[in-house]
Amino acid sequence: MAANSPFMNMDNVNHSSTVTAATWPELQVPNFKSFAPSLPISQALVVPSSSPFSPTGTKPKAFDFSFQVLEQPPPPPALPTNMVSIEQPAWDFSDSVKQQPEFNNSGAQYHQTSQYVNNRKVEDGYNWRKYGQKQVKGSENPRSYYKCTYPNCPTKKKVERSLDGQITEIVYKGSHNHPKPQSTRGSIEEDEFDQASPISNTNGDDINEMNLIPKDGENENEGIIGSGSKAVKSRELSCKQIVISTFSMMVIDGGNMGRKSYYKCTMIGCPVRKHVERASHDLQAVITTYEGKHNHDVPAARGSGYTMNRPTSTATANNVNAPMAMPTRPSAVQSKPFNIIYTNSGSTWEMPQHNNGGFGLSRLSKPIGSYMSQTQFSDTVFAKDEPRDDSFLDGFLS
DNA sequence: GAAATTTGACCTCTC
DNA sequence: TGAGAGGTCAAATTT
Ligand SMILES: [Zn+2]
Repeated sequence: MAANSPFMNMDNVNHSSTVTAATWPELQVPNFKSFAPSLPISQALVVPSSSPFSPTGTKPKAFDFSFQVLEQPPPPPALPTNMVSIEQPAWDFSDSVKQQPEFNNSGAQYHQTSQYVNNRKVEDGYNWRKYGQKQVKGSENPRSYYKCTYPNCPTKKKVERSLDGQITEIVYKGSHNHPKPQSTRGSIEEDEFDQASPISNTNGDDINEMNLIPKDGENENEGIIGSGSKAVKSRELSCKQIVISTFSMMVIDGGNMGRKSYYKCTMIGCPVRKHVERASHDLQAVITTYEGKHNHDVPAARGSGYTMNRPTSTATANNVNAPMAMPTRPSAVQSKPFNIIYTNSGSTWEMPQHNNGGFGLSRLSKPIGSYMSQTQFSDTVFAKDEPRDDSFLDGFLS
């Protein structure tokens, strides 16, 4: 079909965003019509930010990586723009990482908290048309596929909803090649979303209009990180480009923010790093950004990983087929995670929504570091990054 | 009647 | 090479 090509191309042209959503308890996600579920932001869902699990297939792998907080380097300087795209140096995520599920650390990942304002769902401002639905293995949640209805716009998104209709994950793929359509619904959606979404810069410009186009069209944009029973991604990213969305400015506004915790995988030679900060739009939410990709296998659980948090019997209802993929899926608990991962070609942006509940993470009372140590959904050990992380980051941002 | 959704079939990719 | 899974198509159905 003709319609096919344009969408196929988008992989190389646009960025794809993956949003691992959480479920919104009371906000029944309506059946999307023209407007697919955008990025609702529920407030309180605390979830392991990126819990890349790969329940799929014959080898379910839980690969969340735990981190260890050591110190807190000063946050990188705010940038004039929200995003910066740069060539990625040379993380080698080749074969050694193959077994690792789809956790694409490549590139920057952004976590965003979805939010509801006054119980109203926050839309992303675009119109979507559903073109398919599939039952994903390892998850009882059906996945719906949406395309942007704008002519020739290659943007798509996948939405997974739990049985009770709550969105558990949203994955954006591609970027819009047009401005947001005029809203006729009179909702607060777009505006709200703009504010909350890292996809928009301070000028209100759509992220899509920014320089997110990869320099080489070879990159597959997918990289996804599921927050729930499902895992993530499926194809290795050859990311040669990293797109960094700097929330620095927004973070600064946050009052007691401005503090980020930097972590790096303690596995020798592993380039993966991540930094955690509070979301600007939701001080209670935590934004975790991963950089790099683990080049090693998931170390043996330390006894506090998923297994421990894994809900038993009932909670498991969600993942009958994916035992390993049970990062204590929030759905099993009360609140569910809502991770938003924007993946550009060659880069993945993960935006997990952290809320209270679930992992017992206290958004308010616990510093980011605590969040990490408490969650421990990963088996990979991370140590707080050293000071030079700043330069590391600066490198990206400059 | 038009547009959107549903849903089974088909295609592609990975293991 | 074949099986399984994810993604997409497109006819049928619904709104
Ligand atoms: Zn679009």
